[in-house]
Amino acid sequence: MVSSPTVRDVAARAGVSRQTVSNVFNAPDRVDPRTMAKVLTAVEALGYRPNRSARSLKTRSAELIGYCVPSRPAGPLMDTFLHALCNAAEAVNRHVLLFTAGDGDMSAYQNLVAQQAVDAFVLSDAVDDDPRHRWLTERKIRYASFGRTWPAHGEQPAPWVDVDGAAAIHDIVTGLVSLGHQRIGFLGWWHGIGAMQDRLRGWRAACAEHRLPHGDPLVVRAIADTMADGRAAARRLLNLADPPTAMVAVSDVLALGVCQELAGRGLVPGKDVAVTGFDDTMLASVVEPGLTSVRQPVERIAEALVRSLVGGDGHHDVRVLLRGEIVSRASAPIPTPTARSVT
Amino acid sequence: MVSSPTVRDVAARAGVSRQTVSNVFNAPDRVDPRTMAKVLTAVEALGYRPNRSARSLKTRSAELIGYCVPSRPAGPLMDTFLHALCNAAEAVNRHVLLFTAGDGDMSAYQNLVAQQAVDAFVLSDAVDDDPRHRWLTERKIRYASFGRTWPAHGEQPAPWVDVDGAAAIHDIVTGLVSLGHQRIGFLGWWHGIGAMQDRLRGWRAACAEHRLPHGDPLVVRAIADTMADGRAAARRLLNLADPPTAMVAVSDVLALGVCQELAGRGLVPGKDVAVTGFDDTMLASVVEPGLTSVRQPVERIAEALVRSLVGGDGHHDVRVLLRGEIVSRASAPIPTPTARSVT
DNA sequence: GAGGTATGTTTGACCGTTCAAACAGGCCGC
DNA sequence: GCGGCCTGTTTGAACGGTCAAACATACCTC
Repeated sequence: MVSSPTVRDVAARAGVSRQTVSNVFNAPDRVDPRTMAKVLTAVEALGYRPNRSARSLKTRSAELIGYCVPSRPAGPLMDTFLHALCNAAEAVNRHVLLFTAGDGDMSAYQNLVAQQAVDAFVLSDAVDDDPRHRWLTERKIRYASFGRTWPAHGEQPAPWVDVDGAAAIHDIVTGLVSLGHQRIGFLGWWHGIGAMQDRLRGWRAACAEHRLPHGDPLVVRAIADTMADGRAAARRLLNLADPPTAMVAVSDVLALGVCQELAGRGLVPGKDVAVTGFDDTMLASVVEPGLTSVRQPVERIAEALVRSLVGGDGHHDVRVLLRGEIVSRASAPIPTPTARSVT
Repeated sequence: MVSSPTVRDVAARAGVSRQTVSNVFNAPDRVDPRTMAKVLTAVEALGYRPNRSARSLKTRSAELIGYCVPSRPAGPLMDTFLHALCNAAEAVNRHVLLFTAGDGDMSAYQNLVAQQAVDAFVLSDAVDDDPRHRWLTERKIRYASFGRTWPAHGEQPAPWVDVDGAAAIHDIVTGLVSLGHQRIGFLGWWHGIGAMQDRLRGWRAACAEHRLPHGDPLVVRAIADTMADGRAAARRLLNLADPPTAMVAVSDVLALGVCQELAGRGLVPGKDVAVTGFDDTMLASVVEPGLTSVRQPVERIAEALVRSLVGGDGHHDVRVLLRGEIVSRASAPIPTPTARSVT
């Protein structure tokens, strides 16, 4: 691996000064077209690329965005999100730096900032009253979060990008109504991760709007996000005196549990009882007969996150709510209301 | 965000010179214990951390390892692998830089090297006669690969770490035999990704060893890695004149297809017909009644990869074969031969 | 033709660290 | 008491860029 050419090598070859070469990359409008051409051919010939460390040192920006890879559950859409995040970052000449951190331990964040190894962070899997948000905000460190943090008390300064779960579930309910359903159950989780509350709100609003029942017996909560708990929850709904004909689950895994319980009773999802999930994970496309779910627009999310981070330090206070896309499959063949997305 | 302290600030506070502070971090044995103590308290008081760009610039090493996040399928164990990779990297004071690249397009790799943004690459999802390996080898760029590349002709210089698929499948077959199975089918993919051939080899060897049939009719191949194709393949096996009582699938998804076909015929996996998968994805634990699968030891893999990259540029030619761990579940309750792992 | 402005290009200094070489002093042997 | 060696510590000089200001030209205006 021979040593790479430097800005001086290029300058010498093109018969200009160092700075002009630098300008070609950083202020192309300030350089004469003919000079530009000369420099570019020299760049091409030598295969020159500005040294990243040197540039970072002088400009005091690492051009890296830190992302802490979640340790435990690792939501199933993480890999597609990471891909989207990389793409978005590269579109603005940045890269993603991965790191790990113990639960609630911010020292890794601290180190990266102190070393000036990253310019900003992207968070995901925000939980209620997320301590990371507070920590970063207090220190005025740049970040953006995929997912709102739902504060315990009082509004919190929080730059976030999120999917409008309430609206997505609202649309699903409306779709189910158009299929003729009159009793629609909701399967949530026990402890209100904010996202769940949000989706529940969508269900309530839509049911109310269509004058459908939306009282307690139609809402069941799973302890954990597992098929077994989903199945148990479905059992409770199906055992009601007047059981629902459709079930809206807060995750694909829960929905799969529902399908299992239906199969156990000789019922067919989408025919006898409609079922929907959330996140459009591999599970949704893989299961028979295909599970209607909500796809999060990861590309747009990633773009919005990155955009909010690179914007010349103006508005630290971005709030972007995007619309999820309903992926209709046989488990609930609802008409898709041409998914739009709102910025 | 106030400007971070530099080596000079620490030096001034501790009453020593810049270089001594530097030595505390880079050559602790060359500094007097009492001086060391003074410097460390100053470091502590100021929260000093060496600036990464400056260090990289001088030492000509970015301390970053590049990993190209796969665009299309994104194998289901990628997220756990990434986590393990980060951990392993951080253990030696390195970090992982993520990037994307079009299929077969090496320009992203080229840029990162030219910019000196990374010191080395980690590859995954190696395919037969992988072009990335050749490209990197030709340019003497450091890398290590998760997964062997199976050369088209002739041995290839390839630093890899891999799981011994042949041995894992061999163990599974032996376990099935101990459960009394005498006819064991194999579900592979059509085009021999090397890993598949490897596993098939394990099946053949084990069957031969136990004097079981291992001829063509017992081997079926799916076009794609989908449940539908798995189901179709299972159908072919079950329709044989003398159908197998156990089926070894090359992936969890295919195995799930098998389960589906069994359910369709009123058969119970693990009771009427044994089924096993590979990779121990979420699918395996989520499906009823639980799918026996092979867990890849991602932590060890990641450690081995990183270790091979940071070793003071000695042996570029690492080959590490690790043993997979059989996770026994109800679909094939085979006795687990206390999973050992070999380095 | 002097002064002002716009356009391109160049020069010196500096970003924060580490390397290489110089330096100071204590201890040894002769 | 002088040269050699060992242990710590310090000083200058990079590493490869970019910023800020100086420097040329040319073009315009009065």
